[in-house]
Amino acid sequence: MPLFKGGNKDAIEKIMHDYPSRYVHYKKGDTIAMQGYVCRSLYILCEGSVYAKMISEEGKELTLDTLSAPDVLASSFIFSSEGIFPVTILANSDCNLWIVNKESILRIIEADKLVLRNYLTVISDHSMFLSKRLNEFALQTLSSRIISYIEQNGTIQNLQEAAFILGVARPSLSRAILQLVNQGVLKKENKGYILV
Amino acid sequence: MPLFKGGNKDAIEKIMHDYPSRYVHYKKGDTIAMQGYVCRSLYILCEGSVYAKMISEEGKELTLDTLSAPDVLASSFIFSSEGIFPVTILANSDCNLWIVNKESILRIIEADKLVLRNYLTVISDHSMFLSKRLNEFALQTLSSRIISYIEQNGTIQNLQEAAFILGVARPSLSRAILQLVNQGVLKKENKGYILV
DNA sequence: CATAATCGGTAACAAATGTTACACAGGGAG
DNA sequence: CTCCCTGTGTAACATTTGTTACCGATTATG
Repeated sequence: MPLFKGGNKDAIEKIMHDYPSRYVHYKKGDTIAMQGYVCRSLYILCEGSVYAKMISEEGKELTLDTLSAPDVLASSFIFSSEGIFPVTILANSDCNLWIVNKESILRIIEADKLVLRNYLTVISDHSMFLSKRLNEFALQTLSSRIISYIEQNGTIQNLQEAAFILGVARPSLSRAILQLVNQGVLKKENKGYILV
Repeated sequence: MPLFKGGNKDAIEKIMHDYPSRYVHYKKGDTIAMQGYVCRSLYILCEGSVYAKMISEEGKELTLDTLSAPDVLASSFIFSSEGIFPVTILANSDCNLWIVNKESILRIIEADKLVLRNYLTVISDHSMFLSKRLNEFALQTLSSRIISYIEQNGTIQNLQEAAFILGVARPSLSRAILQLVNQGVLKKENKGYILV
């Protein structure tokens, strides 16, 4: 678990025992947290993978991110002034989460300087991730976003899923990919597309 | 200064004296930090106001945010794994900044639990801000974004500036505003537009 | 094997936004 | 006052993306 890397194991376990926390199992497709609801705990993903989805008032939706164990969810939601989930978190597979009260996390990072540094890195990387996504959506063309996507994932295998992540309609994505193939930027390989 | 609110003044001042930091003046229009460059320090805005601008590879740009003293800049950039400015920061007016080394900030938040909590709130609120902006760009129509803008600022006075913040071309903004006025959602008042 | 379900390709059209260009109004500087 | 600068309104057209619909391929399922 990167968050606790280098931390004092005994001290962390003691705090975990002294303060409320729970270990929860979710089945594939379950809703782990709902956009708009209060966030009081840190969600430590121990097994499985989840994805975060954002929905607008008009009902349009976007898959923000997919996270796999070991990772930490809601690190920046619990300490924000509002304390509200800006996304809905869904189980991508069966998974196990350790749900830890905000106060417990505070005790741990107050007590352990290494965990504090790790936590600051986790929360800051989350900000940087959002900055990059914002850059993509606000400033880049669909073609650029497709290329970024493939650079990150190596390939586009599932067009529908990618369309959700890229925030466009599937036929629009299909059309844009066709153009990139014609331009010689992408090529088809097996069931997916890769950079030439 | 919200960051140090409730903190132990003497302890903070001692650390500030013991560790490197500098107090810098910038003139209106000066570049305070450049997108893509390494970020090693926290920028505490003591006087004046600044704005953060994001530029894509194609040269398209977007004004992300305007911040006024007292506030903190780059709170989440210094602790990220990359440690790179995702935006360019420019002086919106003459301003004074206190530039504090990353290590100094770490000492302070390690030493003072209240400042630690404040810092977590600052950094988390920045994440939430980015989430909202992302929601706007990825999911909302221009009309919705215009209304959000007016709800936040009370009015649109400067169409050019607003076009940069909303990430659209000025004539597009002008046209969209005209439609909202015709729909009875907005009305002209003095030099600007407000919600009806 | 037959069938249904899912996914991808594509076409036609609609809607939104960008681009370019030009005219006009107001304010400041000479 | 006149000139220049900045910001605005707006029109015409180009480009991008959304929407809807239909077809074909593959795969799971009985």
